[in-house]
Amino acid sequence: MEYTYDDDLEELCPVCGDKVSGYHYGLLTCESCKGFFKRTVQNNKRYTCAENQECKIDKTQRKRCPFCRFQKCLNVGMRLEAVRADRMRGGRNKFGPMYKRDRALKQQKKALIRSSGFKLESVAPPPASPLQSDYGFTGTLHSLPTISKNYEANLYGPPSLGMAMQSHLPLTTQYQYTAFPGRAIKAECPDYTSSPESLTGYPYPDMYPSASPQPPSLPPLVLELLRCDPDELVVQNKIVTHLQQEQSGRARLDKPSTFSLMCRMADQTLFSIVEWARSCIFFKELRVGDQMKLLHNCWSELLVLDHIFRQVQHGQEDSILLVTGQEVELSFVLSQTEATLSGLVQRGQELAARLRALQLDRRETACMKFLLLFNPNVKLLEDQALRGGGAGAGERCSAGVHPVHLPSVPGEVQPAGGASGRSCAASARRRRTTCASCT
DNA sequence: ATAGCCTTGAGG
DNA sequence: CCTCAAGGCTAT
Repeated sequence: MEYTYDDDLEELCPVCGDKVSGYHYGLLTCESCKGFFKRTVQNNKRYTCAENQECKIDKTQRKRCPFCRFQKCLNVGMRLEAVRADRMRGGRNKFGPMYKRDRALKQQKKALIRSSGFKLESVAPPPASPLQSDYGFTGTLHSLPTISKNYEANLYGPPSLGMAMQSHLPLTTQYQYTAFPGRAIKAECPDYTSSPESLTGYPYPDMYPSASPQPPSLPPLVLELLRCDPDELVVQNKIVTHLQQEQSGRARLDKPSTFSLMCRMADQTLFSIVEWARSCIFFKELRVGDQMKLLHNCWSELLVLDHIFRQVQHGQEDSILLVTGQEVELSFVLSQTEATLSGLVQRGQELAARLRALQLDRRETACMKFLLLFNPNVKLLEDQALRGGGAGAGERCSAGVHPVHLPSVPGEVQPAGGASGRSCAASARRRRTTCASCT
């Protein structure tokens, strides 16, 4: 078992697991992957994979398949636009503030863990060094046997199972997403929501035909949905913090059962879902009564989707990633639960595996959440104007480029170039909402 | 081609 | 000034 108590530079490269040498092209990576990414982009290299385009990339094998290595670079969030087209040296780029925020966030997390993480355990003081930390105690009856390498994943007890030293893509890359709301969702969709100039004027429009075809532009509504979608790490932080505070408010020996812990996690996840809904386009314009009705109808489905999508991102079929960042072995979960729940958990894993095979991504999940929220089967909504009729759908803002869609009418999906020329201000007044792109 | 080390230079 | 992420250089 290996623990990295992340002092910034002790972190591992999300691409190959080598030692990180600093921020490069959007995130902390090692020197070699930095160089590799630079060479690839600068020299417009095209690679092919001799296998199945799913080669494992680690420190020892990273040279074997440049195709998969570059794919992974893009997947973890390395930014093409950080490679300078003019090759100017030195100075700073637009990512500077983002790196700073990320450092601050990491620092904050560390402080948080130091200040409260260890209070949960009466036995272990903060370790002097990673390898000296004592995780040998086993007195925590209710600890989850997590297998995450993340420090904060051990809030409620020591990990007791071996861990796979695979790169932990969702966790190690999420942090940058706050700064890049339109992060690399799929390799072929590097940045949908950043400023248009980051897409245009950049000399790599048709670089990677097999791996990264130029994407069609996303409808404004989808962009808006992505914008509303909370950053996973922020949610994770919030929930972890809450659970820690809750726990530190209890008697030292009063440890919650695993089941009760999971329930509290679900509670907090639900809070974050409600928070998301309340900030969601259209939804936030609704009367509270209608909001309640819609949420009442879909909260459990949203919880399930949240869980499933996390597993899709997690990418491990034999373990489950919790909202807190903890990774729990599937076998443990199944051994601890009775048949019905075990069955549900397994069904969830199967579904996640299928969606993974379909390469379900964040955009699609954001759309699904939205569709679940605005279930047209919810009856007796008060606000019929926002409930929508077919006629006004697809109106455009005055710029003529932002179709405004309402989600609640089945079969209403409009092509991006709708015919109506009504201004978004007018439609906004009528609907008591605004054009997503104009806001 | 790779990867470790070097140089550069805007911004703090 | 210093920092540190860019690009450059070069032995392997």
